[in-house]
Amino acid sequence: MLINELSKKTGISTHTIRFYEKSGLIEGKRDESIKSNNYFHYDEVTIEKLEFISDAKSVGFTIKEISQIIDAWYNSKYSKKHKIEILDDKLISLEQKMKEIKEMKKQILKFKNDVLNNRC
Amino acid sequence: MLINELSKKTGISTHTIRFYEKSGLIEGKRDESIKSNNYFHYDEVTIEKLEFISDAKSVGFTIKEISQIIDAWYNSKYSKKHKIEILDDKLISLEQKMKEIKEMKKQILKFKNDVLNNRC
DNA sequence: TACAACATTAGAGTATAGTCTATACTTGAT
DNA sequence: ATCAAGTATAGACTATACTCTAATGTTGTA
Repeated sequence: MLINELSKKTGISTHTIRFYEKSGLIEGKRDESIKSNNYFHYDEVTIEKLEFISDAKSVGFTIKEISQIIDAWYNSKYSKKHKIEILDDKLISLEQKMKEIKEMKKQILKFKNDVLNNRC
Repeated sequence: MLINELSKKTGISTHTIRFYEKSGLIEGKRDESIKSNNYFHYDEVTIEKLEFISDAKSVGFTIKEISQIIDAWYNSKYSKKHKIEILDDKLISLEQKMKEIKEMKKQILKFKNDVLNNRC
């Protein structure tokens, strides 16, 4: 599929898709049999990746981190050991985020309690 | 205390403290009895606020959101009802973040499993 | 064949959250 | 009195992650 279809299927703008492509997160392929244009073609895996990127962004991962995860999954250049290292690293960081959110929840509940009891 | 001491006690640079002050997150007071300078003085509450800002930033709250929370706590201009609304809104957003992190954890565990089983 | 709709690239512009520099004044120790 | 260290303000600069514009080429339908 071409970029417009990809955009419609994922809800991500063509601008942003091109930005992700430049950033190395996704990769379209040019059809060598067609010489008249140089349009990029995208497959189903790219849809998967874009959906993953959206989810990963909302948990606070940066483009660099997302790039690492995608490479640990889809890229054959990395050794098995290296891939597991990257993924374990991200799991640890997710545990950390979870802890911080729980603490923040406690803190805001305390604020709320203080407001309810007119202590501020 | 003056900005340098505040910086040392919180580990936040004086530049960033001034940036937070401009952004309305914290507020120093000038000592009216001293006319020779216009140095800002900070109290213990400012330390509390800066510590809260650091924590809130790491869970992904923006400066605007943090500003709202701080105002819901320390600012007397808001009605009790409004304060509770703001805090409840942030609690909901924390619950949402929590869910997203759990989903991402599952996803990465799946990736890890695929790597371990040579499925990619 | 005309032309709207889609494709590409390079590069400019925006928002957020700092981070740093320049300039100038104040304070405290020697 | 001097001078390093601290303080204030304005504004420039940076990084991240987009978002948009301009210029130009391609495709498909009337």
